[in-house]
Amino acid sequence: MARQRSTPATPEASVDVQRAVLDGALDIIATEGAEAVSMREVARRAGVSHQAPYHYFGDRAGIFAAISEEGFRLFTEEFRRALELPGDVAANCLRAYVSFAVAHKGHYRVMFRSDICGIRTHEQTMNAADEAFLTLLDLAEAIHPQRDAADAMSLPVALWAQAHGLATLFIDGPLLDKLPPDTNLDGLVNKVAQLTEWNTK
Amino acid sequence: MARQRSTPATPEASVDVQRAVLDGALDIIATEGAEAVSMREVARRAGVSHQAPYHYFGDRAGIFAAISEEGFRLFTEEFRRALELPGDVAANCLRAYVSFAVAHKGHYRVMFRSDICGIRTHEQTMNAADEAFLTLLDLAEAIHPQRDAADAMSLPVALWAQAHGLATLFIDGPLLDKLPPDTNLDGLVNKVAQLTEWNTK
DNA sequence: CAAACCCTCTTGACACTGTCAAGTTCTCTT
DNA sequence: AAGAGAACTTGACAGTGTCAAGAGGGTTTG
Repeated sequence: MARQRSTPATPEASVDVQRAVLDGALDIIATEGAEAVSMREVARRAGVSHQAPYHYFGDRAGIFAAISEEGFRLFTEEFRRALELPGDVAANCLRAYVSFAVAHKGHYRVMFRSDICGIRTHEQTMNAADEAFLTLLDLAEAIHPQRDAADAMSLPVALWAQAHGLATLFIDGPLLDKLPPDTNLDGLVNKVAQLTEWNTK
Repeated sequence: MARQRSTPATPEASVDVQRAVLDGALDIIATEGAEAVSMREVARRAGVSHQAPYHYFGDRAGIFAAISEEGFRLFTEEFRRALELPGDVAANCLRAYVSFAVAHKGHYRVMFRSDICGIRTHEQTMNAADEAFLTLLDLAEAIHPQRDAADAMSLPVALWAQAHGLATLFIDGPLLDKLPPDTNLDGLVNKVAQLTEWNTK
């Protein structure tokens, strides 16, 4: 009962293995952290030999790069949707950003770990990250069009910092231990959005 | 010339080893990331056997816990100083926060990695983190005294998110690749501070 | 003053890890 | 029918974290 599929080599099966490796890694990252990911453990979970993942991802870094690429693509999609929503666009996007991080903890944790995300080493990951960054510039443009070109980055950076800070504090930081256990996180995000005013005078 | 100190066992020497292990680990974390820290490599750098670090820190997690404890203590010190400074207290503290992260990259990276920081497993680390958190509440109080008790956490969380987001984007995020290479980071922090207004109506 | 004890290490061993090298088995093309 | 290539496998190696069992000095105790 070890492994029925003793004759794979079909395209469908190969996608299965690839997906299974990523899902196994994502599960480990979300529950135990990226450090706990081992090639042999994800292979074991996918029901393949310890070398099978190398065929698709090259090495351990390749798995993380694939995960963060996928993460940036998912992020771009969800963030673009929030940009189109009616109402306060800054608050909508803040909510979307934090929701993404919480819902895709495994992806998010890799995307913003410069030592493993692969942005500098894997071109496709870099491209996906670049596209995600563009959505942020779109948000800044929506909040305050036609800003000073010499100071074009301040607002995007400020927006990004707030969202990223909130997201990482929620999923990785010691913040949750500080809040009353019955805290409504969505409500807290809304309050933070309400509390913030961007000085666009 | 391998190791002169063939007869240590003096208190001073033991402090040396302990310090050397931490410094070696901090150096690796700041340059290559926490994942690259290995017990044997820090032992090698400290010029001791591969088991010596175990004597002081128990295991690998113990090293990280000691680092984040030290980090939280250093942070509390520097942040308290910023709180006393004349001028815009919010801007001063934002600057101090980001400066700390940049200057103590190794510490900061461990302090906010929930999987390795040791806050939940090492009591002394938790205590140091708690004390650091109190300084944040003091900042919120300084900006907007006597807030609504039911909503006491919104402002601290908003402040923390902004500072933490900015700091992590600077030291770990893909932000630096997005900015023009001649960007003045201090100036950017100041602009972000200027851009932000906390709605304390 | 010697015995006991502890502090600061060391050497040795184990299972486990990432990764290189070299097959093996199937499918698809020519 | 033959060859190529994709999708794996088994095997080996150095490096890793950590347990176990010391060794040698300093200090305390009988």
